[in-house]
Amino acid sequence: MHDKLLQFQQYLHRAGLKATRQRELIARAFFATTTHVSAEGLYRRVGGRHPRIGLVTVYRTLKLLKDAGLAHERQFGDGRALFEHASSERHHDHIICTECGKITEFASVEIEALQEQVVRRLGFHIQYHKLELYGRCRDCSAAAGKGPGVHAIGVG
Amino acid sequence: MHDKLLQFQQYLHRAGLKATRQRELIARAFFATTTHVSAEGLYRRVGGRHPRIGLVTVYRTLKLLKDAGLAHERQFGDGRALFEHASSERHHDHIICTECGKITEFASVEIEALQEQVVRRLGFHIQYHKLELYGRCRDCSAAAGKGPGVHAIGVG
DNA sequence: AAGAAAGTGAAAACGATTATCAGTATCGAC
DNA sequence: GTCGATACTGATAATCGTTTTCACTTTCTT
Ligand SMILES: [Mn+2]
Ligand SMILES: [Mn+2]
Ligand SMILES: [Zn+2]
Ligand SMILES: [Zn+2]
Repeated sequence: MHDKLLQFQQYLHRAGLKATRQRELIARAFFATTTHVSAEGLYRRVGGRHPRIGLVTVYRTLKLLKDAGLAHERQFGDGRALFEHASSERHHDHIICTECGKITEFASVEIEALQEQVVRRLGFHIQYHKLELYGRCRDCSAAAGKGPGVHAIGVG
Repeated sequence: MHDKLLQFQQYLHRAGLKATRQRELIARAFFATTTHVSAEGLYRRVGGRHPRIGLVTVYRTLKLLKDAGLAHERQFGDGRALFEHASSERHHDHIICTECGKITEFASVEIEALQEQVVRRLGFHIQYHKLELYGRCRDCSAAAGKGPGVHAIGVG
């Protein structure tokens, strides 16, 4: 639980940055998430806290968390970034329900291997990739044709 | 060459829309491209033409081209949309050079088949997907360590 | 305690895209 | 061809997520 916060603070120290109350609160809120969260969503989660934390500081802290290697930023289709924990998690890709917005994670070593092959064949030296599948989840498929989906659209 | 323009105009007619000079010029410029082009890039290509065509109209016409099934919109990481021809082209994915921005296309039936498997296993009903590989292209790998890349960053 | 350096948040700036709106072009009916 | 309903255009303003600016505050080392 607290080791990630510690890691973050150690990163700050190493980089000559300061461990402020705001950063701790934001980092705690981030580490407490289990899903993909937007800057705005995280902002709302820390909203009730003591110092009136600004959305700007949430953005800045999320960037620091990325720099520290503790957060990943994802760009799904809808124009806003979503963030998720990075440390100690292995690589995965995502399936997004076009109806309810639900995000499901998966990993396929076979797909990754094939990607490597393709890339090598084309003379590229791969650094990272992004694989997103879009479709209807089981729930939304079942509810198809029965009016708009039952789940919320927003994610975080 | 001209059959795509014809298809577009037929679409406009079918949809009760009008075939304006601007739309024709923009569509011609679009069909003349061979790469992935941004709205701004297409705007520059039609810029010298007779009616002072506005960027807004380029955006609107690109949307119509999509509706007509003649253009695909791609969202790579950098916040702006790129457009490419759709008609008569089969599905493909992209490798983007992180150094020079060069975009290379590829297709892998094996990868697509595996994606299908994964999705089915998770109870999703797939609609479309996005696979982007990022890395250094051959040229940029060769030039590595010899200062900034030689190619332009911009695409269109 | 004191000062250098970094951090904060309100507000403004940004960049790509979309909406508004008053004036203009298109096109089918005549 | 003319006419008129309807769609279209482009300048401008608005949006939206994110970043910058900047005057003031906090941290942290000595
Ligand atoms: Mn994830
Ligand atoms: Mn392409
Ligand atoms: Zn769903
Ligand atoms: Zn390159």
